[in-house]
Amino acid sequence: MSILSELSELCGEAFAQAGADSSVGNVVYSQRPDLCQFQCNDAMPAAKKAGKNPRELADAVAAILAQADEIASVEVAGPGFLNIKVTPEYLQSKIAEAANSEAFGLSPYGDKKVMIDYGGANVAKSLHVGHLRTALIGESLKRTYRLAGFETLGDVHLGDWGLPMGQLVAIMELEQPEMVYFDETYEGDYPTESPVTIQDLEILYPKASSMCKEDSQFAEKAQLATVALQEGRRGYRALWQHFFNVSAEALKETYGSLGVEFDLWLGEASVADRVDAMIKRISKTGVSEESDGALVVNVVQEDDKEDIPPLMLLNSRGGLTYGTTDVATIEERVDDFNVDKVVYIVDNRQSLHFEQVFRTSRLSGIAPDDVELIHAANGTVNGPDGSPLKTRDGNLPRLIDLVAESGDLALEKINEGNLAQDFDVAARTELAKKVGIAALAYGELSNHRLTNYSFDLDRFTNLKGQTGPYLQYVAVRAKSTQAKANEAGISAGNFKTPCHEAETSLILVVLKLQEVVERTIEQNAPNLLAEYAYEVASTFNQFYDQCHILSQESSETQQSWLALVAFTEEMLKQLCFMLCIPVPDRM
RNA sequence: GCCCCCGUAGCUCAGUGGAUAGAGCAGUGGUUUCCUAAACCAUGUGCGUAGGUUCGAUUCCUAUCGGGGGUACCA
Repeated sequence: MSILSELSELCGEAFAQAGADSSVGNVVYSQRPDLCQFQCNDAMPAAKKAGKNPRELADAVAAILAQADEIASVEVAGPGFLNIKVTPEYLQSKIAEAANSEAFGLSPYGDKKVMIDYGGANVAKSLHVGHLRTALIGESLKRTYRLAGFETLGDVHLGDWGLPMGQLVAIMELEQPEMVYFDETYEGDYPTESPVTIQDLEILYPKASSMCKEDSQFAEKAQLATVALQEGRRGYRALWQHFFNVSAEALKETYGSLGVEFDLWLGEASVADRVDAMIKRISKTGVSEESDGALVVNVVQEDDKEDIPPLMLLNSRGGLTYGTTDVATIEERVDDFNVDKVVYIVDNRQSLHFEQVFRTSRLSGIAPDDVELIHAANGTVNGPDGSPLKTRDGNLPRLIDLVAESGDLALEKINEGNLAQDFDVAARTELAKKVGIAALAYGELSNHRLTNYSFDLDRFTNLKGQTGPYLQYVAVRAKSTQAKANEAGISAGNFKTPCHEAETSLILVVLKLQEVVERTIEQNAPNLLAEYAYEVASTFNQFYDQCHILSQESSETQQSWLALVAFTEEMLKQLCFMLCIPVPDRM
């Protein structure tokens, strides 16, 4: 059990004995480390409720609590704050317990299954800076849920259906009408070789898209091609499959450069075959209706402040909208994947869309009440001037270029600082790549996901301060500390009672993991994890600075400290992993 | 018009209804016979504004100002 749970239990009993409600007594980490290690603020509200004097109640609780073996001291301060310090022996037992257990002593969440939808990538388009956010936040959350004991599934959920696909088909038909894919009388197999490369698609897509805006006749063709594709015209489907394959290959490479891997490469098209049945299912429940030639679901609720528009299942041409496929995807996730929770890592601008989709899923019974649907919205990535980040030519920077740029900049700074001098050129370049990824990952994940943060590679690649490279440095330092000690014939042993202030601080910090992971999951906010990783790293550095192992006289203390170093290193590596930061062997 | 998100130190950002609101950067000063100085230590007139709820509000509610976004046949 986590230290806070144990202390809260003790404190709750003390409140009960003092005649208050036993439901109070919640103990939290101290906000005043100068005064205490833990605090309980419940005396004030409990006294209010019971009509007692808060200080008197706090005094009574303190007197009882002080009897417990775990507690070193309890002081009452201010209007009734309970300031608690625990005994070194208790800390010793808790750190030993955590070190000897699986997953740092975390209590698992049971057998819940969560799906993280964090791709947002589209067929025929390369990833840009905005995808950096969803990729890193999603990957980070997936890894965190996994550590906490959830069964996790990460789905890239490609934008591979709908009008853009029709536009691509239409432009190819316009430019190369002789292709076999456009011959409606053709009944044989289609070529296995793709007629287009990803480079072709990246040129064709914007071309088709702008043609639709300028040429209404072509736009009409694209609409019709979209419907034909969705209705299953063979040649179109075969062509589409090539679009999908070449795109997925390119996307895997880019995501891979960040260490991001998906369990599922599904997309909007994956549910195409179940949409008809789903629409019938919704119609049967009576929540859908016809409106202006379209089939819609009215999702307005009584307590709405705004006029929320209905979700459109079918547009007036009989085409699907992305609302339809998103509802069908929920049906698939609930019925086929049996998920308990779906977390969407998608831009905040989609929040109305998800409100419509979630409401439709609830109204139609597609998503039962016990399945959680969460839109973990994220803000935009801005440039240094505060407006959305753009390249000089006005486009969004490509993700693959940013990764390369970050590595180059890291290399530059490593060279400037005369660091890693014993590395040969190739090894230093390899190191710089990892430093560059760490810089990007921490630069992204240290912001709250809703923040419209300012993207500044120069700041992210800073080798000093609260950055990804700092975390790598500390993890590597913890590792080499053990190696040096081992060389000197000292190895990790049993934890003894902490004897140094910096040691006590480090133990207190590493024991926070449970609460941090819980809060990260509750809020789907990896920045909490990022902040904690820095706290662990900087507290370790203070310990490293003040508790010199090799020159320590007591060999028991040496062994205990080394055990703490080993535990901290493991945790730092895990935290880095959850923050998508690769840890080099040395640096 | 209506709805959503954001306003915190010179800059970039954290912050769980609690005490004296924190980090990093930038600036200044200090620390190395010692496990990686990519480190450590010291150094601060700041919660957009006005009300309300509360024993207690940066946090919750209302209004208002400023910035961003959304508002059925794109995704």
